[in-house]
Order: sequence, then structure tokens, then C-alpha cells
Amino acid sequence: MPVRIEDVAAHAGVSTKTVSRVLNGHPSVRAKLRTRIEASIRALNYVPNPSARGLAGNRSYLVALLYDNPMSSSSYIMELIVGVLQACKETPYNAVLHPFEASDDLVSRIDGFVAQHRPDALVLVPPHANNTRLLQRLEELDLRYATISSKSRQSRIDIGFDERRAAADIVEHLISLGHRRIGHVASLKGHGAHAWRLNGYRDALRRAGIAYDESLVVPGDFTFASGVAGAKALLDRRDPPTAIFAANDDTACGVMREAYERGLAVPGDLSVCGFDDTPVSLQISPGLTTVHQPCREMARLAVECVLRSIRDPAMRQHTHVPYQVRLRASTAAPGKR
Amino acid sequence: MPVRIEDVAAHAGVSTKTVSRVLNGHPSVRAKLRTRIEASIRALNYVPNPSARGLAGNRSYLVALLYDNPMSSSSYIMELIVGVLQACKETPYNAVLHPFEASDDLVSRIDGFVAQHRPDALVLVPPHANNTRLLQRLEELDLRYATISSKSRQSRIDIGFDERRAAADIVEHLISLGHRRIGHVASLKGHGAHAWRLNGYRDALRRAGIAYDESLVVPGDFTFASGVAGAKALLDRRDPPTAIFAANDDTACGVMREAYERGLAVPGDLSVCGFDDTPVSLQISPGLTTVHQPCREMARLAVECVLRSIRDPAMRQHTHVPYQVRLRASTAAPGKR
DNA sequence: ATGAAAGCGCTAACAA
DNA sequence: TTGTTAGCGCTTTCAT
Repeated sequence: MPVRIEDVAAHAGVSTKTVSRVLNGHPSVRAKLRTRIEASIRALNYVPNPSARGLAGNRSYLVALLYDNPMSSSSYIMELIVGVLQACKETPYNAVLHPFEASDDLVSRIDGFVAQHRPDALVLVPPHANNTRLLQRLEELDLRYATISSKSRQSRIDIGFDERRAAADIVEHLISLGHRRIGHVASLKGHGAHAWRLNGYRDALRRAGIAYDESLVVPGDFTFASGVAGAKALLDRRDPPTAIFAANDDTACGVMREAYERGLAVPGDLSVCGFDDTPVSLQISPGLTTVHQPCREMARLAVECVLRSIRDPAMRQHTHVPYQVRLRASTAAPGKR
Repeated sequence: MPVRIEDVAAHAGVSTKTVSRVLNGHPSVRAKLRTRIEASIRALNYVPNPSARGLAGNRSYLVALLYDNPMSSSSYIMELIVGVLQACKETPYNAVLHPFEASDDLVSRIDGFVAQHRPDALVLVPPHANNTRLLQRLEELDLRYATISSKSRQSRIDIGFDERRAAADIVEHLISLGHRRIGHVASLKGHGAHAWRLNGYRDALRRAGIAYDESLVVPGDFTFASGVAGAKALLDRRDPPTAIFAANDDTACGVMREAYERGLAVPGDLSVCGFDDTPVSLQISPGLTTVHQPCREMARLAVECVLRSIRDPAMRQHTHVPYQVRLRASTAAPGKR
């Protein structure tokens, strides 16, 4: 159990500091010596003590994932977690999760959290990723952070995907099936998603020469309930849409529920598509056409970048990762039964 | 930033050791002194440095959640995570997540993980919670652990719920609606759930005086695909069941998919119920009748108990937490349309 | 019930 | 490029 750095140093015939340098990837160790020390490390099965490293180096080896609402978006968070864990694997870093509800005293609560756990790096997702006061405060604390899908340009490191183009793609798919009257249950205001997905919807209409009808866009907040309500509003019209593009899968499920309650067949009477490709899009019947949001990749990249930025604080990186439209059975030509 | 224990000691006019005792809840500090020191701690906004505590006390302040498969059961894991985080809140402990795929060298991989991260406590969920070799190894390493829903009696601390009775309850619900021929798509073998849920199903039949027909039980593995396959097998019979009890919600969704493909109405032509009360049970249409598995409570209790067991290593605790049957629209009287 | 001194295992300055 | 010497901030002996 207690193999310490000095045991390795003795075994390799060097000083502890040199072993430390190898451990920390310091460049000024000759290749030959480095190899010998690495051999000793393996031979003794040495693993450095994180507390000791942390204390001496004033680091915690913790990267924190800060998110908002575990309830309504648990599969989104879960996918991010998988990505974060992938990135931490093979590093001395551990991931810790910190749900914080948005509130006025958010900044001071984050202060408390930082004081207590002293994470070396943070990853923020919306809506915190859009909270400029919070980002400001993290800068003041000189903490490295990365955001995911932030709409703020303030963040030095942000990983997202082209949500606008993705939304346009999926609406274009509906148009290509023959739909002309397409409803949209919008995203939660404040999220970048709100504008991105709405603009993508409008882009697709414009390119197809379909006039934008504001009344076909109803408010939503990413919840199932807002899908039900949005579908009610849209389907109660005298000229109901033949297809509905919901801002996310949960909302799309709400739309499908309302169609079900009205005895409307999906996709026969109404095509529905979502966004995110959460597990429910495969579990529901018919399978839901949606956009695969590359959560894992985004989270993995975010962690990789933010860990790199610990060494290089000036680093900036704004990256889009690829997405995919997943065509399933919930969309078809209008009027087809 | 750098408020240290000696600052607190100076402020309160005591030695650092006494402050340390207060921090660690040591009983041998007089109430008056304790109060004074606590006031100093608050006044200075002191938060102990986890790395320093960890190094000096040979602890990591980490509790690890060990699980198996993030894919097929992400909402189950997510709920556990919420419970684990709740329990860690207001403690100096941080939760870390460690997915490990089951394999022959699982034990040695856990050894590596323990060597690297030195968690003070572990929480195991099935199937790891049933891995006696693994539990054995943790005992050897003198590591505190708690299991969730373990079928092994080896675990000193286990939190579960009465799955057998819950299964019986939900099947009794089907019987009370008038169903007599009820199919069951079984759980993954190896999980405690397999026997518990199957036995509960049999209990309910027996109590209702319905003969157990082995051929109405088809194998499953908690996946959507096994629900589809199981439903195919059951619905292809000359005397198909009027209701199907699926081992979990994902499987139930597969059953509903197969019903959908055959043009069978749920619940008109077929009642379906699941188990777990994952988010999909609300998102799907009709809403899925299921058993609410109290994941959060189980995880919270497991962490609370295992942290307590650090101080009291002999501690044993085997607890069942309450569950609830959630009646939704996927079950109705047979033949009703 | 409280205090003094000695580390825990590592890294950061500084030296060589 | 490598080694020496001090700590990092806390808890633990062992005193008292």
C-alpha cells in the first residue's frame, strides 16, 4: 500500500524531485532517465497520493460539472457526464457534479462551493453557461472554465454544435416530405437554443420560399407539458399545421401525447420531430425523428480543453462538433395514412 | 482566500488542535468552547482545505458510485446520482462516478481504481452489488461499502425495496382489472430483480387462484429489444395474454412498440405495465403504469449509512424503503376499447 | 479537556 | 538537467 515517491526515487537511483518531474510531465528530464523512472514506477506499482499532490501543488484534481436542472433534462446531463468521465479517465482528475438552481444568489453560492471544494476547472452548461455575471466572477477568481452551448462570447472556451443549421436541416426534411404548414414549439427563452432553433426553422422556410407565419410558433420551455399545450394551440387552429417541430424531444413527446388524445395518427395525420436524440426518441412509438445532439463529444472536448487551459491560461477555443439528423417513423408525407 | 486553521485558533484563542476537534466533531470539547470556535469559523469564513485534511488524516473525502452500464439504464443511474449528491451535500465528501463494465478482471481494475483515487467509501449497484468476489475484495482492502438492491447477504449495508411485493402489487392491479392471462417479460438473470419480480408475479397469480403458466414468462434483459422480442413471442400465441408485465420500463416500451406495429391498441387490446418509473413512463402515450423505484432515497440512505460506517466499521444495516405503484393509462380492463 | 510538536506525501523554490 | 530544503494545512501522537 504505502509506496511513496521516495521509494520510486530510491529504486531508480534519482531524487524525488526528478520523479516528481516525470509524474508531472516536466520537459526537462532526459529521455533515458525518464524511461528508467517510468520503469520503476511500474515495477513498484506506484500511484501518487492525490491529497499530497493537491496540498503541495495547491490543486484539487477536481473538475466540476455545473448544471441546473436535473429533473427535466436528466438524459442530457447523463450524456454530458459520460463525456466528462471519458475525458477524465487516464488523468489524475476526478469529475464532481454540482447542480445549482438558478437564483439571484447563484454567484455567492458558487463562491461557497469553490471555497469548499476548490475545483481546478469547471464546465458549465446552459443556463449557467449564459450567465455573464457568473462567468465574470469565475474570471475574477482566476478559475479555468469551459462552457457548453453558451450564447455568450465571453467564455474563452466554448464547445457547441451548429444548432441553427441542425434545426434548418430537420425542418428541411419536413419540407422535402411535402409539408408547407409547419408549427414550432419554441425553446426556453434565455437559452441559446431559443434563437438558434427558431432561426434554423426560419432559414429552412425561407429557402423553400414559404412565408414565415409567426402564429405557427408557440412558446415552450423544454417540458412535456409545454409540448401538450403547444400542440393544443396549434391543432385548435382552423388551418392546423401538418407537422410540428418541437424544440426538444420531451416537448415532442408532449405533442405526440396531445395527438394521441385527439385520435390523430402520427405521422399519418401529423408529423412530429424533436431535437436532442434522448433515449425516449427510440422508446416511443413511432420512433421520433430528431437531431442527435453530440453531448458526449462536447463534454469530452470541453474537459480536455479546460484541463489544457490550466497550463495555458490564455488559451481560447470555440468549437462546433458534428451533429446528425436521425430520421425515424414520426415524420412522413402529409395526409398519408 | 488563505484562512487557515491557525487563523481560526488565534481568533478563538485556542490551539489548532482544538479547532480540529471541533471540525471533526470530536466529543471532548466543552460546549462553551465549541460554540466560541464555531463563531470564529463563521466570522473568518473558514473552510478547511480538503487536500490537507486528506493528507493528514489519510482520507480522500471521496465516495465513489460504482455502476455498470451507463447506456441501457441512464435514468436509473441519474436518479441514484441525485440521491448520492443529496447525501453528500453539507458534508465534506464529494461523490465520484465510476462506471465499470463487468469482466473477469473486474476485481483487479477496481484495485487499480482504489489505488489511484482512494475513496473512503463505495456504493455499488447491481450487477456489481451481487459480485461476491468483488465484495470479498473490498472487505480485504478494509474499504467501507454499501450495496443497493444486492441479492447477496454478504454486504453489511444494503438498501433496497421490496421488489417482490411491488411486482405482486402491480400484477394484482392487472388481475383486479379482470385480466387472467398475464404475460411477463423477465428481468436480466443475475440481477436480484429477476427472481424478485418473477416471484412477485407468481405470488399475485397464486393469491388470485390463477394457475402459473410457465410459457407466459419469456426471457428479457431490461432492454427495449427484449420487450419487442418478448411481446412478439407472447402475442404470436394462439391464446395471447391480455396484459403484459414487463420487467422494467424500457422493456415495456418495447412491448408497446410491438403492439403498435401490430395495430393493437394499448390498453384497449393489450394492457402493459413496467417497473422503475423512469421518465419515459410519463413521456410515452398512453402513460405507463409502473412501480416507482425509490432510487434517490435508496442512494441517499446508502451514502448516509456508509459514511456513518466509516466511524463504526462493525455497523450493519439492511433496509427496505417504500415504493409506490403508479397507475397510468396503459392498463385497463381487458377487451375494453 | 486542551496543547505542542511531529509528520502525512508531495511539489516549489532555489541551488548546484 | 538534476538535487536539496522547506513547506503546503491539516491531524495525530503524546503530553499535560
